Amino acid sequence: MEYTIQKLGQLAGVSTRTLRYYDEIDILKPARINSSGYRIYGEAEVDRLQQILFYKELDLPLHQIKEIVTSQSFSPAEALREHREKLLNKREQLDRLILNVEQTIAANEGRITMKDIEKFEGFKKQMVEENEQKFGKEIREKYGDQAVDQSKKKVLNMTQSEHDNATKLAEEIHAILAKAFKKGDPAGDAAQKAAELHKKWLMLYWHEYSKEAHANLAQMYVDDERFTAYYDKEQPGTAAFLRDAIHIYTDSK
Amino acid sequence: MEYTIQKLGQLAGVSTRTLRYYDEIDILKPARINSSGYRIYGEAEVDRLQQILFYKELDLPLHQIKEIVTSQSFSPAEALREHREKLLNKREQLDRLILNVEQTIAANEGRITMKDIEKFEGFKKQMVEENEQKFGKEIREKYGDQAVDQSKKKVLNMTQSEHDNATKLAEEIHAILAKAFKKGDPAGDAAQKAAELHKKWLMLYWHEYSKEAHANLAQMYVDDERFTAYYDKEQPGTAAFLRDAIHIYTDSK
DNA sequence: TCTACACCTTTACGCTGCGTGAAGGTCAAT
DNA sequence: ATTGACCTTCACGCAGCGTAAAGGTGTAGA
Repeated sequence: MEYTIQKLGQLAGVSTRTLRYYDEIDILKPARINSSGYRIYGEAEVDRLQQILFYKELDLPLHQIKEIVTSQSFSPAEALREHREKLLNKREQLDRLILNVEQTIAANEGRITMKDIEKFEGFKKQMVEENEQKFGKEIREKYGDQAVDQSKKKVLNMTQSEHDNATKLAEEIHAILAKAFKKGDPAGDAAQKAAELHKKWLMLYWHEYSKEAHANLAQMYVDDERFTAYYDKEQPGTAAFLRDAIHIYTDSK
Repeated sequence: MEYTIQKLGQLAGVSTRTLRYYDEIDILKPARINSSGYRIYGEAEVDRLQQILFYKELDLPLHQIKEIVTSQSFSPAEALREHREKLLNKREQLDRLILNVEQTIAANEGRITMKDIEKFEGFKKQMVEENEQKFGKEIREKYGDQAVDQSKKKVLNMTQSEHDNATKLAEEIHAILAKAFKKGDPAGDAAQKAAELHKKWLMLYWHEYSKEAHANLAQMYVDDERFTAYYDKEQPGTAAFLRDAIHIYTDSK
């Protein structure tokens, strides 16, 4: 059986360019050249190509494959063992690299957290806005439709059910927090339960949780008037109370 | 502080060629070009180069690094996470590759062993020949110079000292084996010592030792007349005795 | 016989990230 | 004025092909 370059290529699953290249670098020469200059391959060449592809699958460089398939005295086992060493080194290096990248990602958490806080800010605005809507349309009047739409856009990465969960959790927190506030002890069971639920709620927005970020956010609840306004709406001092509860929670864990 | 291209290169540990290349691909342009056409870099460029080298250490391709350092809106964390995925995939692939190579090595053990047996055969022939030379020149007369030279060629991959070691070991085996044979117990201490030394000797020729191959070789000592002749030279039955000792040795280990 | 179309050929640039000259200008010191 | 250490812009080379471009060949149908 004889093959033209394309037939052989289809048989072995390689491009004609590859076969011409193998011819060029003297790794696989056609059995003969016909009168029109066409490359004609025979059975022996098919076998040899199989061999080449086999070693190629093991990722050996072509010059090594060449030595193996051209010189019968060359030991393929030797070459493979050497190759194995190289691969093992490569893997070690790769492992170090992965560790490095992961550490870098972790170190950048601060920035990531900031980004997520921004996202959170958008969500918070929307909540405030929704709340305000219940009591009137001051927000829309104050900031215009654009601001409302913008804040909405920022939360649209959530699915509907995620959003529902978040809303339910937020209501639960609100209820427990109100009770705890009446008792007055931020270290008490109710307040700590509120802090824990708050963490749960937070993790719906943050991919990674850290005590520090949680504590910082709690402080933000007091510093940022929009937050304070939201939490203190029914009972003034609730924002500060929540902050204290969260700080106790994060310190105790 | 301003830097010429070489100063910056030394500062950061990269070649001037690299810096020119970074200029060319718009990843790090000099702060200005002086009247003679020299590239002059400033502090900002030093910082940027640090950044570039940092990401380069994480093995990110330059076009990605470019996006990170040129567009401030581009998220490095995002890029790193993607990069991490790629690296993990790469490692998986590498693991499969290593497994593949190892399996190939293992599967080829038969061939390797065969090849090494051939090599060993060559050595054996030479030893036989040397022995014969001591007692006459029959071999040379029987097979001609060509055969002798050919068998010599096969052993020439060994260094001189390796060869010396092998010869000494072979003599030792011979001595112990003779003693053990007189005692008559292939399971006895002396015979087992001979088997162990034989393994040692073998490992000078085989890169990988396996009990099966060792046991097979022992059988060959009985089946192949040239071997039998060599071992039985002084005391007939020694080849079979050695085989028994080796079989006991390989079975007990 | 003409024409279309699939197949073949060689030549050569492109990709990555520079290393390594070559040919020639500049700067500071001797 | 000369030397030597800088600097500049080309431009080839590396691996392993992908991808045209420009042109010859083989076969089938009208």
